[in-house]
Amino acid sequence: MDYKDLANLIFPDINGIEYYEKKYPKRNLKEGAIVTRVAPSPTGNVHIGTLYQGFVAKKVAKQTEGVFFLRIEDTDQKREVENGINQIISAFSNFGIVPDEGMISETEEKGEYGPYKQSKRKEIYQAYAKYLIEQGKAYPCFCSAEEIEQMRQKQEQAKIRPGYYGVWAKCRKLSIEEMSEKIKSGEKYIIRFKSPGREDRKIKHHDVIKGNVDFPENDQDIVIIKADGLPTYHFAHAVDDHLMGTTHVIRGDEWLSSVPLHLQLFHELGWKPPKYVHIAPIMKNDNGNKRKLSKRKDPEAAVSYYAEEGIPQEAVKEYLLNIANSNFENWRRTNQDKSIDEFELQLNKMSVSGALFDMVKLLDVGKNVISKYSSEKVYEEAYNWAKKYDEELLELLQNKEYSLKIFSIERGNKKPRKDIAKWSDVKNSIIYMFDEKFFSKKQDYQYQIINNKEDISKILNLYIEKYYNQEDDKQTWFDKIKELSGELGYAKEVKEFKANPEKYKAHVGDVSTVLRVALTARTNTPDMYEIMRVLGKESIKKRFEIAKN
RNA sequence: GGCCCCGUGGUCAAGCGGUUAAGACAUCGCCCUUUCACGGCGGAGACAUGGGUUCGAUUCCCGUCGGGGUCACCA
Repeated sequence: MDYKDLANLIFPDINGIEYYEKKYPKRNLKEGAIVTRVAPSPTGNVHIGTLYQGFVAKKVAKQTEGVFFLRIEDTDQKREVENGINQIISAFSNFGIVPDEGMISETEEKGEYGPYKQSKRKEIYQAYAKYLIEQGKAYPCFCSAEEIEQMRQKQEQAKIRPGYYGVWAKCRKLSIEEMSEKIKSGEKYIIRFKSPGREDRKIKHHDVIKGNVDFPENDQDIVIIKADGLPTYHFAHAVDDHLMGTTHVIRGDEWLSSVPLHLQLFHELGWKPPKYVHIAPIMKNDNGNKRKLSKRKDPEAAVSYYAEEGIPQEAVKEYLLNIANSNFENWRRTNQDKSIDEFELQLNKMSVSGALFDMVKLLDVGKNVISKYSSEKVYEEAYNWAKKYDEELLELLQNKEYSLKIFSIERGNKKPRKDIAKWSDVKNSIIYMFDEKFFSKKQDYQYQIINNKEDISKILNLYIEKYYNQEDDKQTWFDKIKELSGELGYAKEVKEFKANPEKYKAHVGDVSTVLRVALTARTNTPDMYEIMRVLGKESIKKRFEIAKN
């Protein structure tokens, strides 16, 4: 009996690897084209880090006219979540990240290198496992979970490196006959890789981001096929990325330490390994300590959070790009109106250590992004957001024409307002402009310098009866407020007032404040001239009436 | 604990042996101004630490300290 017989005994009905090698030929791409992928597990709410990786992966593929695909890593059925694949797909597509190949729904996919769902690739992995067994490079292991656990405890007590290797790799030493005996008698087993590595030897590795990293060789006989017949991550990675023609494996740097294993797997399988691009995770400050953004503890770790808050996907992408390549900010400043697609991302310029997530900065990016939008675009985005997350806002936005007027206030000029950072800010910034909302609630008028009822009434009455004219241009409009101020004994110029404070009760600015507060019940608003024009005389009049009481 | 990675202002970060150590966000002050925002100007604020190497180290080497990752039939 030899290895070949053993392989046949374990995997009797499995194809030879030639079949797959032929089925998935090398990709025909232009020189330098990069093939990347994002390979999440369908375990529920998508993590911002996964989005980050996918975004980077898609961008570099696109930059080189390569391919970006989505592979679903569902080899751990225990962790699987219903509708997990759809969640991933929509999380990406909400950010405009659409794969060239891969899963496009829970069950459908596109592309020539599939299946793109690992649970559907079982026979493929088994074919390669069989191949390794034939070569004497893998073997069945009959150790039970309990035995392995006991072994680990022994190792820990003896303070030696834990794991299944060297003298501890019991089943490795079984003869082929012993193995087949056990199999035939129905003993349970899994398949382990027979590592040719030695811990006292070093390997050199060049990571695209981390640079040169030396490791001890891997000497662990890791599991490649689990009891359920599905592969472990390591084995699936090697098989899939080889067959799918991935040139650059972009993944979180928690994988860095398994590079020796992966390289070894590629080597023993006779394949050229891909380039590895280990991205530092996005971190969070937790009581002075850094830790990875956690889905359980940090709402902002979930991609869905950004949609809920109404942070524009463009802002999130720009922020991420900022973390990825810090020269993006400079590029953005000199290329104000260009699409981020035109920015060339360089993998080797990515930071080696994890950045702390900075919501303040993200929101600042959001402000800038939104400030460049037209009022139509603001309306449309706010409307779409409100449809899902804010009924009251949606109700306001039903009046499109009027909403558009509000959004046009101080927008479209060279110095646009920047007071909306996310769509959830919109309601508060416009609600007082709607009569039905404004009048339906008792407003709290915080008058400032001029705060006596009589003075206020005088100002409001005189203004609406004598001065206000909807047709006035801005200069005339303001000149009239000055005149009104003069008429009632207030200084017409602030400077004048400051020079002779004893001569006046207050100044034109204070008068304006009275108008502003009466009009909006706020002390801070956008340009009052524009507000009045949008509101119209009737509304102004009514607002004044209420404000007087 | 072993192995690996990292350490420039509060945060993100330029920097590749000689720099007044960029820039952005945040912060403070001033200006603009009828409020706020915008914008403009300015301020404060950093090379973790100890040894080397060198004429010269933020940059190179070693130690220390600090942070992170990893050591599964999870990915």
